[in-house]
Amino acid sequence: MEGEKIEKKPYDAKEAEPRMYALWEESGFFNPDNLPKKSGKPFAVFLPLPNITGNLHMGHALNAAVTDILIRYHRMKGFDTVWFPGTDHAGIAAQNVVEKELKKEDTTRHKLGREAFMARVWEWKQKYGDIIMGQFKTMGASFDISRTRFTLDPAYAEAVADAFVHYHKQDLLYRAYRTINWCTRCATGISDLEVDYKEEEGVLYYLKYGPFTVATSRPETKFGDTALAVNPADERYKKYIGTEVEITTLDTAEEGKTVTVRLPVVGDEAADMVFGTGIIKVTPAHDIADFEIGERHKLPMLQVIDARGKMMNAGRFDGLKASEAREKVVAELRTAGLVEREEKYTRNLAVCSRCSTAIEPLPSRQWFLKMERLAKATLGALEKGETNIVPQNFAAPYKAWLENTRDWCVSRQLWWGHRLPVWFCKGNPVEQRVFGSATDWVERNYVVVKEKPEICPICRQCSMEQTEDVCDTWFSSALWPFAGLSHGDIKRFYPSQVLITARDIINLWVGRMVFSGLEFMKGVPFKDVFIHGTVLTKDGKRMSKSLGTGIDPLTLVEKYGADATRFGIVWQAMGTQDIRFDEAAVVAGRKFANKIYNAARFVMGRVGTAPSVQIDMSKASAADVLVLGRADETKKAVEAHLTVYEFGQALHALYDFFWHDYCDVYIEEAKNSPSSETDAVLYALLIGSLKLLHPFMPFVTESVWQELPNKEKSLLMVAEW
RNA sequence: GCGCGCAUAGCUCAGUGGUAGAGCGUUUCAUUGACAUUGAAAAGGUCCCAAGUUCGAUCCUUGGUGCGCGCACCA
Repeated sequence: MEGEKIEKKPYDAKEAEPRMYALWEESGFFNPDNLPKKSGKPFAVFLPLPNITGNLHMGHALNAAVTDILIRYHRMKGFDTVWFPGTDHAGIAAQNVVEKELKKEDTTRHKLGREAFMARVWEWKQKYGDIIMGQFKTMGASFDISRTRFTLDPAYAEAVADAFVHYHKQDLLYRAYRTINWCTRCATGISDLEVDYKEEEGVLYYLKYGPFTVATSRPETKFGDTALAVNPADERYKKYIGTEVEITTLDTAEEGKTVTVRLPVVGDEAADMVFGTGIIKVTPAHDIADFEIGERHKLPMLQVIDARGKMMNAGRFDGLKASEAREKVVAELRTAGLVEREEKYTRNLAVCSRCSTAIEPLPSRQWFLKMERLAKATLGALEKGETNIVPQNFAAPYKAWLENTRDWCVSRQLWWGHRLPVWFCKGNPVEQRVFGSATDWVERNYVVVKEKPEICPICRQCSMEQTEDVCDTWFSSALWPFAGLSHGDIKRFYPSQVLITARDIINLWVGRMVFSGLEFMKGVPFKDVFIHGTVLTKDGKRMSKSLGTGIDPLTLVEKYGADATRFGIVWQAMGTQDIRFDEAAVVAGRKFANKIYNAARFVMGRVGTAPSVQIDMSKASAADVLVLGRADETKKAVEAHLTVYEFGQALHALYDFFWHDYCDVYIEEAKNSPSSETDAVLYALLIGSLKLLHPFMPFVTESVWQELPNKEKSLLMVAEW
């Protein structure tokens, strides 16, 4: 009311935010089925499955903020909008976390047993699954909680089993005995993409191998050598190809003695003429490249390191850890005069991406998904523009991976995950020999079917036994855009419009979702892939818990409010650039929220209880025309920026307009221009600004909207854009 | 080794083939007026270096330097 003093107070985010979220949830509008009018135009986004292993970090906060902007924007534009939330059981990662807990209690999963251990992981899941979803809500995420899925839900698990059986029927999935990446700590095989490399100072030993000298960093594997390889074009060694050479090596039975063994020499392109001496000792059982040489030349595999990383088949070295064996072997080789020289060098040590333990390549029976056809289809979708990667420069590495990828090892020797739908015959099993690989191996008879067969179709009498192996987590998360969804939702919302994610899982997850979608849904799962930046510390370091450089977004919410936190992140999210996160931007966000709140209070006080938004342009002043023009430009700029995922740019445009054009200039002038025309412009622009700002700062805008004297609809969240 | 990104104010970053911008910080002024979580103003920049294209380059090209990242079976 005129003359009445407006109470002096700053915006209280802490009070308003939970209240607004409750209002939204009560409305049910996060669920597109409840929207007042349905347009038939879908807009769907799938939340990139957060792991149940921890709390929200800045990467999640950025992802949630930009996704929520798009979701709210499209909802206001009248799309049938849905954001699918959910969590990932995160097989190896979750199992590790719980194992760490057990270690504190001085026990292990083996002591607990499978059942009890699984119960513990489920307990963990209940707790952290809820926590992480709650944290997304705190950030204002307007996802449809009624559509929450978890990758181990029964319906989801069924889809995983279906996929496995399907691939097997299609002859894309096979079991093989191969040298794979094995983590001795996690006690499971892992895929190529789960291997990290870290530089390590090592020694390159030049060992005497009969007439040759061979460079190796792993002398302890020499007992597993089954050949030597040279490049077929190498003039130095060409003449040896196809012959056998005599090698003097350590006797594994008696210390101080040497024995002579014979090794064939093969010609293989893998031998680099300029590295070392140009000769490779081929150990197919303990090196993946060597395994491949072995495949090409039908070499036998001789395993000398077991699944715990200890020596085997190596006589008196048996039971030693590989690293201990190395020292011992080198010492003895020196004594025997079999070491020509030693060279320091840095090598890329393969480590488990989950626990950083050195990978031990080992021969193991695993399930593999043939990648050739699937990768080709994925490349096709990329080339035809069915999937569009933003920014484009991430398409090149994605392509390179698809063009070169090996078959995917999808089985894991874990407990936490989807058991494979593989059933072994146990009564009177007929063993079969499997040929066609480097080694012949004995395989139990099995069938691949979703449900346990009533009676074994092989021996016709046993009750079958399910494999202990589980699926790679990424095999199940690859099905995320459709697994466990209702037919109705698939029909309406597949494919989704955009996948918003970080660059580190482009191959691990995005590529695999695309080929899964192509295989099972006959179409890509999303049209655009937007790769947002990585949130770094202010001095450009990676945020990491262990380094203590992480910032908890919830601490920021606590201090400044969720709107301010969203503002702070998005303010710095320029295009797809990495963000050196500066808390000052969150402070600016809090100030901006306060500005919105106070400008609104001023305008409401000024325009009274029955404001008009009718603007008669013929009576408009120069100031009116100017500010209305700027408003229009701003709206267009926001829309243009959002269509190309330029969130920071959009927010900067809004900030400039609202603070400077609307508040500093127009409102200040309006104080000297008490006309009803000005009132109409003031009020119309307030309404308009709240709408434009809502996707970015949903809480403060909604709470102001709730105070408007003549709000047209109950919620700003579903107001017309 | 191959590839990608970045380099602009004290800090974090926008931006443009022609006088260089924001947020935060700094300095000065303004106070019972929506907001001091404010307003007005100011200081502060060899736009990494070099060459080239151009009437004109911070922007385009090439080379270099520095930082970050991805990929790779170098035994």
